[in-house]
Amino acid sequence: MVVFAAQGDARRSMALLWRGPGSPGAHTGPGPKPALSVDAIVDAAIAVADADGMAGLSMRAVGDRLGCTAMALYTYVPNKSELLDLMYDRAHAELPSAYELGSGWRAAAAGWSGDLLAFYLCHPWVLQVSQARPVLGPNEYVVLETVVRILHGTGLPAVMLRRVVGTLFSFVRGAAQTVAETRQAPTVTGVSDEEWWLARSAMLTELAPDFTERFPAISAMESAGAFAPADDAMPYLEREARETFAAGLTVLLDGVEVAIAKTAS
Amino acid sequence: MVVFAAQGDARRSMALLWRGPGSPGAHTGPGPKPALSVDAIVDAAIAVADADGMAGLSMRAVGDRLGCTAMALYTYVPNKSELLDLMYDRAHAELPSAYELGSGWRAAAAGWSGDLLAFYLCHPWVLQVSQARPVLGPNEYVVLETVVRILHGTGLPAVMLRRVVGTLFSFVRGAAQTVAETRQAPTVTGVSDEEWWLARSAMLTELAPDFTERFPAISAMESAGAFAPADDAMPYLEREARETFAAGLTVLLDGVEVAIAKTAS
DNA sequence: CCGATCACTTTACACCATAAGGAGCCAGAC
DNA sequence: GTCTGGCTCCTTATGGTGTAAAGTGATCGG
Repeated sequence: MVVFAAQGDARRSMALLWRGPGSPGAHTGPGPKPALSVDAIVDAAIAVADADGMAGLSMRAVGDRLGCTAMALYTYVPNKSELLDLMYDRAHAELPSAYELGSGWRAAAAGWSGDLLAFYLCHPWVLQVSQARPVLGPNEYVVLETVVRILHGTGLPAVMLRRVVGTLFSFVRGAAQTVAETRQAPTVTGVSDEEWWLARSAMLTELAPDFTERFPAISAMESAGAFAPADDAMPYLEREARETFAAGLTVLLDGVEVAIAKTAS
Repeated sequence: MVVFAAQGDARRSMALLWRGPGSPGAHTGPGPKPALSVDAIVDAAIAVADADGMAGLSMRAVGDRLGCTAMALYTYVPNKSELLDLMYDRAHAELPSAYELGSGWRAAAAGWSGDLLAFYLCHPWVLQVSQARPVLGPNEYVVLETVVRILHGTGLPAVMLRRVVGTLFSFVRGAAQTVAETRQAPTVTGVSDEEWWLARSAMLTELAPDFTERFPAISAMESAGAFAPADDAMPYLEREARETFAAGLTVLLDGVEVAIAKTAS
């Protein structure tokens, strides 16, 4: 019975996430005392992922950081995927959960979105964890509770509120991904992204001399100054992505206001 | 000189993408005639990725599909990362590039967004290709050209137009990711996501009996009917994600209209 | 017809997750 | 106090990955 087995797995993983019975370091039985703990492993794994990214997160690397072998971890965590779930939830505990609603929902929503973006940029690996199971652990519920509370006073009907929340998440995640990958690229290739960008442009005009005819709208936008070069310390692509985030958030929240107005009428 | 080496690599990869000199099957020299081609390899790789996802995309798998070893591919493609870039660009050729603007920019933008969503759902692996380098190949430029042309008539200033485009991409990508991962999860675990959802809910009330007190806003939203159960054939999570996309797109485009109105005044 | 040059193969290496089995420790049973 | 069974942690092994290195054989220019 595959279903029962899967449900059994689901039970254990939920117990791990919510620290239900069977997971903490009770350990009354025989055998050597555990030298590790799920918490320690999750912390170490987050440290590894923060430092070396998702690509550097291997069971060996986590074990090395804790002074044990990779296999020792499997006593505490059933497999790497479960460990990822635990990391995902634990990381979300960093997010603020209280927002001042005195200045209105919009300021709070903007603040929350900005904090979420910052969080994703602080732990970019979070963006690579599957989002299929929307919410699983207690800290993820806290995040959801926080944003729902912010939007609760808008008077939006429940279904619409849920969709607005989903849209906000989609947008922030998308923007964060762009910034995060923008940041990652130069370190990988060893070329600053300004150089990279310039080199690409030069090659483009060489490889596609008919660029202006083939892509008139892009060319028009370009000559209208849409792609102004960097003028400060921040890398070009990152600044672009950040401004897109700020402008996009304004657009999105304007749209939410329209939805609220529609509801009221 | 790392920089020059990297630029050399960049040159070759751009040449591959834009089919510049040096890449096609000219082959005038000695040696056996090439049995494969870059195009054939890219096609095979896309077929593998469509069928088995990014996880199933290995050089060996692509080689098997073409009746050769994995190493044979390295004669045509420098490495897997380049192959991914080529796949990414080639796939984007499927997207429509002409939209009727007679009914206004909004209808066209909604149609384009829907087509982009459908494209991502048809090739979910595209979402896992790094987005750091925003546009590289000719087909990606066609996609950009298409959406810029749609929004060109709105009168938005160039910089704002670029940001709106970025926001649209962020949003559609985020929504597509949710739907795609939602689809993927049940096949992996072997449990339908409705069962899965129900099992989780049951366990939640068991593991967190104080749920209502800890998460009042979520509970209120829930009891207000935000999480209505599935009533048709479509899986619950997927339907939810699709409705979030539709509603979010409306909100977003409402926000764009506000931005246009601000520009006009 | 010969030898340089290419496509392609085999082999090898380092890494990955994790299954399997073994070594040592230690609370409780006697 | 000794035994024992359960526990943690280790070593080893398996089948996967990308790709470097070297070998094989076909093909063309000379």
